Amino acid sequence: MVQKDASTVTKTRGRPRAFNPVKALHAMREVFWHKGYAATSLDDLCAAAGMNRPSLYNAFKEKAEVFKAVLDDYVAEVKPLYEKAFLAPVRYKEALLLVYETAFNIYLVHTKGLGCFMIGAALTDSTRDTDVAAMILEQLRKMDRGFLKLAQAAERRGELKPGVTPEQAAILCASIHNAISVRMRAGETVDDLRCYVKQAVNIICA
Amino acid sequence: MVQKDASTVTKTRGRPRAFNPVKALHAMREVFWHKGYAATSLDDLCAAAGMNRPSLYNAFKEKAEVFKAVLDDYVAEVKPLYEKAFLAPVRYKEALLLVYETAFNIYLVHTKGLGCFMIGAALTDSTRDTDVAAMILEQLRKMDRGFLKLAQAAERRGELKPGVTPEQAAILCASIHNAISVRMRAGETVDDLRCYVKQAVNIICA
DNA sequence: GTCTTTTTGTACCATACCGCATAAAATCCT
DNA sequence: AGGATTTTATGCGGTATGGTACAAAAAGAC
Repeated sequence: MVQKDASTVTKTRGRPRAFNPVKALHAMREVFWHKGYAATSLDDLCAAAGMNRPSLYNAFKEKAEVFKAVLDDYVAEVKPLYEKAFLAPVRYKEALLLVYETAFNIYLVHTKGLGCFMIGAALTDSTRDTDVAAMILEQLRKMDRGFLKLAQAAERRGELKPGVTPEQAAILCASIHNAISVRMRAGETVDDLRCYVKQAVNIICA
Repeated sequence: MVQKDASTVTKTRGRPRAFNPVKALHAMREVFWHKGYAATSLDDLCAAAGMNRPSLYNAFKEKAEVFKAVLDDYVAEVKPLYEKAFLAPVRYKEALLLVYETAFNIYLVHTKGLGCFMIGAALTDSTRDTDVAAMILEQLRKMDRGFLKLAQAAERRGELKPGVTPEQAAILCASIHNAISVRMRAGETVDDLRCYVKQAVNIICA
């Protein structure tokens, strides 16, 4: 399904696919991101991906599977971006601002702030599909752990405000991350959110 | 539209309504809350409200209007609950925990955690209807102001941790509030979220 | 009682949508 | 070249959906 990799292509037998699986997933992601799962029809997806329904049914088997594939693809694309920010060799404060700037970049889709794909488009449907709920929760936990490790490193370097534990700092950071996603989709501007972030960061580091 | 009040009923002329407008709104709210706007059909709404489509079209004129009415009703119902918590004559820390406990109570629909109606069900559709986006943003701002006033009062009473400004405290509180809504819908348990909240609160008050 | 007003209930329409059946097209294998 | 295999393209069919028309019903006004 969806063909593993373009580089390790194993001389398939039948007619070659006319669409690029990666491009198709990205195009469908945008539709889901804008309209949400339920409001997106298969025709919307086909039009965006530049393929027709039988092809879509051949690659994925149903709408729910497309959505999960899109979600997986989103996570796979976003993960290294966050990791890069988390592992940047800068001070705690700068690292945090870098993480949030990464988020802003991801959340801006064609200059329109749509927030995190999971929170803006998938969260509503977590009640319909337990897989979706599990995927969201897993990613939230991963971000939580990322923020925690960052805070622990900061504590070792003495960059945490006295009286603030790494656990507390991590919770604050993760909450801010959730909040900016919500607010960006609701229409808050990036500039306003940057101020928001700066204020919050100042609580936990000097 | 939707008849002002059952108590101030002004002897209407035609055939009386067979449904209770308030009960209907609440029933429809739950459907929207569970399934989201797009996944909810007019038949779903009619079934929940115990009315048929022409009656629904008579009361509201279209699906989008029903949703806005439900959103208004939700806000109207929730507002005094939060206000009560915000105005409770207790210390800052207890007041905050009270606000979050209020949120937990609201977010639990039939023992199922659905999070805030606006974030869980309406946020996705803020891209479809600018009115919805505006309503969400307005409510977010109101909560922000509530948290800010609470923090300012706490500062005057010396209940804020030294070095933390009321603005910073308010941002943290509001973010936590957003985050628990997201996480509750994603499946996090209330118990886990209570710990989450406690940790966060300890950052800004002793 | 009769008229007016408003809601109700049934039925209907046009459209959108999902899913698939079928045949043609494009490639590989021998 | 011929057969095998997989994808593409067109299009069909059943259903769900949003929205409405129309007549009957239930109340007040006179």
